[in-house]
Amino acid sequence: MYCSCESCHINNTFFTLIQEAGVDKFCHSRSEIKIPSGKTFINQGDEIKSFKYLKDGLIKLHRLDINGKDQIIFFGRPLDYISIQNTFSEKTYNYSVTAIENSTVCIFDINVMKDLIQTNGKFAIKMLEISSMALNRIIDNSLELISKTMYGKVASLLLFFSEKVYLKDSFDLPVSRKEIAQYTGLSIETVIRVISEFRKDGIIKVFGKRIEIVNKPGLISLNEHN
Amino acid sequence: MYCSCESCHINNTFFTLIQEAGVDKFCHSRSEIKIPSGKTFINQGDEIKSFKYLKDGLIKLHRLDINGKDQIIFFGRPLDYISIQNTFSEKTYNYSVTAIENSTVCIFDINVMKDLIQTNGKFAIKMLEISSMALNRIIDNSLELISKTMYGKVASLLLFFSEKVYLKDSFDLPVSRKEIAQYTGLSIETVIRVISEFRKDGIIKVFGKRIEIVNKPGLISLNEHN
DNA sequence: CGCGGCTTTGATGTTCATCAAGTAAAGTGG
DNA sequence: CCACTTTACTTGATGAACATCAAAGCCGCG
Repeated sequence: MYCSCESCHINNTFFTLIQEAGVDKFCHSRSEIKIPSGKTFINQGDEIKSFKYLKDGLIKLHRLDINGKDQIIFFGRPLDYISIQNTFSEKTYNYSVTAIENSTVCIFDINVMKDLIQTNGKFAIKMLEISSMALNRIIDNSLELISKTMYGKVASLLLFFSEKVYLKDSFDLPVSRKEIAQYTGLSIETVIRVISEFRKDGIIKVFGKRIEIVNKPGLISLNEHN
Repeated sequence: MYCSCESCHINNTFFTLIQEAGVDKFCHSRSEIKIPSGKTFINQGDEIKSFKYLKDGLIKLHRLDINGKDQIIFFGRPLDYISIQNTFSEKTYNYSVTAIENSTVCIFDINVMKDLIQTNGKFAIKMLEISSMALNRIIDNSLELISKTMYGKVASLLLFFSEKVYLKDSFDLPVSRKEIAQYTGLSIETVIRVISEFRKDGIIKVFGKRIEIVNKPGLISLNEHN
């Protein structure tokens, strides 16, 4: 199996910290899979056997709540460490992961990973940094969603896709109205009405899945003050 | 400075993983402070110079949002690692920490801590476990607060104090109605009305700060289905 | 073609925030 | 110690934010 790590844009994070012998072992335990959009590749309850990160694409982490309703925890972009949440504290996943765009996932043997953390101090610190950042992001999301109105919640997610995922003002929304509802905690109808209001107010243009942000300052203002 | 680590109930977590030479260095960098209830001992924006954990007492992590409103992130119990969130990813705290009961905080030099992580593999894994658990807890809280009605939110917090903090059905509420509002995202008046309804419905008894859970199954049911 | 899922809109009712006003409790200065 | 201010708590009235129910159009798919 050829190790194509050099071509991976996550090089900086991982491989600058691993020296000769380590790289061999690490690369040998590595594999890569393509996940088509819509496919759930980790199921809530699955045993954790590997450490995964998203090389390319877009995913959602989601979970069934006590009443059987599916809730979206967050959307993962490239460089997000899909497994970080409980790779080190649980034996099974307590959430599912589904691709919402065609994605590429890198997979490492969990024991090789743990071994590396134990023997490479800098690598261990790096992993803690990554874990801390994930925690910060969840906290930000959580406080944001609890304090905002429906306008702020939807504005926030549109800005996330525009500024953090596609880096454009015009993009195809990778999620359904239902998924926006599952993420924001709003009802589907409310999400539709908000999007519709944004459209009527000239904040955005909508053509099915296609979103074009026309008045970005307006959207940012809605995000910050609603 | 005498190292009284043996008497600390967190021994298991930390010191079983550190061998001779390490303990000396670690203990030498350790200190302990008493924090009176109500005192803010970490301010949003402060430089992170040490690693702290709560030995005894009760604290709240909180943050000012963009509009100047104080939001409570979570309540920390003994053994919670106050600093975990961003000790390893940020230079300054992005939240404040305030004691809501008389508390004892253990303080370690951050560099000694990082050194220990780099040189002691098992310790590094342990820290990652702790970080993962913190992340899981925040995710649980977040999903809970976004999907519940006012009844479920307040019920959930009452049960937290009863089952996770005081281990009794009768206890003095360590937070004001305002703080419950800041944590749940509800208005103060709504919090009061919910507590008042619980009282009228015979779920709890209220004498000022004193709460007595009378109908626990009822409260649990409210927590799960509202 | 017809079925199921996604989307949209309207009508209606519930959940919740805001405003106003008042009481209790707790600190502050004389 | 008492008057004084401030802060916490409480209740009611009102309106805004949001969910739910119902109905209909759209679209992909077997």
